[in-house]
Amino acid sequence: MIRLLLADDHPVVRAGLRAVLELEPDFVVVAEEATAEAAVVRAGRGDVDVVLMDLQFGDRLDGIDATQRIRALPDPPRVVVLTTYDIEGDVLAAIGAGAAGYLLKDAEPGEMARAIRAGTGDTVLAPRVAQRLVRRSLQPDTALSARELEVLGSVAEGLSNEAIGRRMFLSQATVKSHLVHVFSKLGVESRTAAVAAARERRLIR
Amino acid sequence: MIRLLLADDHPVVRAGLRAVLELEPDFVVVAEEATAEAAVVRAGRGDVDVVLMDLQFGDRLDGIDATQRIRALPDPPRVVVLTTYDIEGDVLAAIGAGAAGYLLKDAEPGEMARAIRAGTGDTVLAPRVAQRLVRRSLQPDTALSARELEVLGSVAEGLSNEAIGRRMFLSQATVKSHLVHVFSKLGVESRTAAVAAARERRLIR
DNA sequence: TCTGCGGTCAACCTTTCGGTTGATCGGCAG
DNA sequence: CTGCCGATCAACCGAAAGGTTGACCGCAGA
Repeated sequence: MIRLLLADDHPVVRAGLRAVLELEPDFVVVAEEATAEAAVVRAGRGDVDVVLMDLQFGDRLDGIDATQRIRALPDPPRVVVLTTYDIEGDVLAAIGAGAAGYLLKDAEPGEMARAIRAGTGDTVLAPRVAQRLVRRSLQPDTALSARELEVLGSVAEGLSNEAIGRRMFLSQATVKSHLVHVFSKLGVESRTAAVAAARERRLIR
Repeated sequence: MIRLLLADDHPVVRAGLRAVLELEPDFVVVAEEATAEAAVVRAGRGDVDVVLMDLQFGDRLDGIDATQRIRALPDPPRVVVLTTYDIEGDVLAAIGAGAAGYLLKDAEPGEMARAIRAGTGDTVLAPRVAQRLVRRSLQPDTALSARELEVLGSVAEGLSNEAIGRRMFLSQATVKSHLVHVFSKLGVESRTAAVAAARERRLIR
């Protein structure tokens, strides 16, 4: 019998998870929490095997932090992250925080149940998430360097090349140089298009 | 008895909606659909009073279009939009498409039920959504016009002024004119900064 | 009726951005 | 050791974007 804790700020999602997961004979939902803070506390009571953790509570990304704190508990439950978006940065952060799996909310119930059961050893990624990570690691030519991503992030905040240069202690020439590479890798020809493309490819939020 | 159609691409959300709504004695869920297209077809069968319509199917915003097409049916059901974000552009688009209400997924079940029942006359907005709209309408100097929002949306997609002009059948002069007003209202001085500011204020996605 | 405002467009000018070439430097793999 | 690559910067040019002024239309409200 696998004892589950649901951590999500949406009542509808909690009800849906409970409904689909309790169809599995070996699953039992022992608690629901609507905040990351409450989920950490509840997970510490020791009667939970797996926490299903949303990443976004309200408009904050508290799920990563909560995952980290749950994994720091003595004899901690496993944490399976269950979120809407397969943002590359979020996946890496979740794994770094000690998550045992990364599922997407649009998954079929059967797939979810399988991932929750399987997550004893290695990290379990939703097929779509894993596929994207693998595909990108096979295409180093289109992968942005850390520096390029950093510049692009500042562009997405609306900064000018000159302002980015000041922030990063670079000349405008260097900023432009990075951006030209970014444009080429993303197949676009303007900063706004680069931001749109990067967001679509879930390189930035 | 109010007959409901659930249109959402997430199995978990559909199960959750069914679970919380069927607690109401006068509600009955007659169908669930996972695509906007299927929802339009199903709504045409004439045995549905209210469609609960998500805006995002996969990564597309098909919900607006589906709402419009459902409202164009003979003797159409009411459509209540049920989505995760209170993006101002989405709210206006939904109302423009003929939605009878705009609810947020993090709403309490009771509030949802009330809004679904009430939506016979005027449009019903979730309290948080309505509050934001009212607050903004009290500040007419910072409110973007529909046309300005439209242009800004194209900017966020990465289009150039010339491309926006072609798309909207305008001259670049007009596009620039709209953008200058947008910059002034948002307090920024570049298109990328305008996109960033508008996203932060939830004017666009 | 007149006024104001949103929407449309034109002409003009300045600044920024995009694109190219070329160069230096440091680290790392072969 | 040598070559490659990422990061850094400079100078230059054309194109796009930003900013201003001014104009016209239509419509809703004073």
